[in-house]
Amino acid sequence: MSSGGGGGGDQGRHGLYHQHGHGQLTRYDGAGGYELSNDDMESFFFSQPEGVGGGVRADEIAPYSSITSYLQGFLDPTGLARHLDVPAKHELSVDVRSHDQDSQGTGSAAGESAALLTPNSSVSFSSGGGDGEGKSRRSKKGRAQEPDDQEDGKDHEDGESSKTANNKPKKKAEKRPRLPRVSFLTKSEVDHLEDGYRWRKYGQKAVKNSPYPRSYYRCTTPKCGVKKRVERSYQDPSTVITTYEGQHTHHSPASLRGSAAHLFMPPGLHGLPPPHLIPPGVFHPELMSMMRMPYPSPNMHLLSVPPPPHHHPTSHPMAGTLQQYHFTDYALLQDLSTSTMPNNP
DNA sequence: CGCATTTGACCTGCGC
DNA sequence: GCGCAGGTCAAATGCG
Repeated sequence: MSSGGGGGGDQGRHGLYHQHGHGQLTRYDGAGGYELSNDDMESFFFSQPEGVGGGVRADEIAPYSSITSYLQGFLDPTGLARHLDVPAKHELSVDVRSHDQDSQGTGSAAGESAALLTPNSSVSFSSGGGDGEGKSRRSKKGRAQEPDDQEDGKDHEDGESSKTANNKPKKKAEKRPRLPRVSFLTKSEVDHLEDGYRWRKYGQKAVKNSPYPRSYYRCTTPKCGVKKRVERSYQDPSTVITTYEGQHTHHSPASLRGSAAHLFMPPGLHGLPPPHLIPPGVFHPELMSMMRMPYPSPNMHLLSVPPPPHHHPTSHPMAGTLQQYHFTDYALLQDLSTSTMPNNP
């Protein structure tokens, strides 16, 4: 219960949120302005449709000729950073509003901008170490000497430096670079959305100031250190915030079998459906597959394609029109259908 | 029996 | 230095 009483206030804050390097969340209010917050991840928040249909054609999209190009960059951290024009971590000249990135930002400042995020959802990702990545803290008293069990490519790294079997002298484990993160806001009844991958829950924590707990999942595929956090927005209980960290090193088990995708595709359709069959703002399996994001569930609604990262947000050519990106744009979909999956063997 | 989830303890970073 | 909160571990438990 205790429905976080999101109060109408925030619900009205539709629009796209674009979060990126260096703990800054920029809320694209469609007017060319961004609000900053902190966090180190790329986020795309899909909000409610307001007047679906806008209808911006692909060729009108400035820096990105297609959604595919955008996604490619999105999937590739390097490319992403390039698009952001920020080495995955550094200032970006955005139009900061009143309360610009207050000081170090870590901390509670986030809430404000990230309207839908849980109070501290972003705090945790703060300062580098964030990637958690096993962080080789194995030296817990009881679990101490783990025979270096799984070396799924994540726990090692600074291993020698900080682990030190049972204790301390961990020499200043230098902060390792974070893995790319992407968070999505989705309207869903269920917390854990099926996304075609297999996850194992390894923890759950209560989030301060939020009645909803945050769950931690890890991809069960060996050597794939992708993790994701799932939490429900305290402001809008109907919104689930899923944050992915890292990139899968394998294909989605579901996509290989085509099981998940077909659930959202009209029978008989194997490719992309013609535009008139795609309702505005509907998730497209292939798109989600490309993004390696959760497949949509019937009660989810994707409203717009996230705004392509731009070098100068303040003068974003698409200012005020971002909400018009929809999957109904056949040009985009078609482009997607001909593109190839990254890492496709 | 094997795997996934639950859950309390522990570790770490950060703010005060 | 202390306390808080986020994140992770791993034993216990549940389920197919």
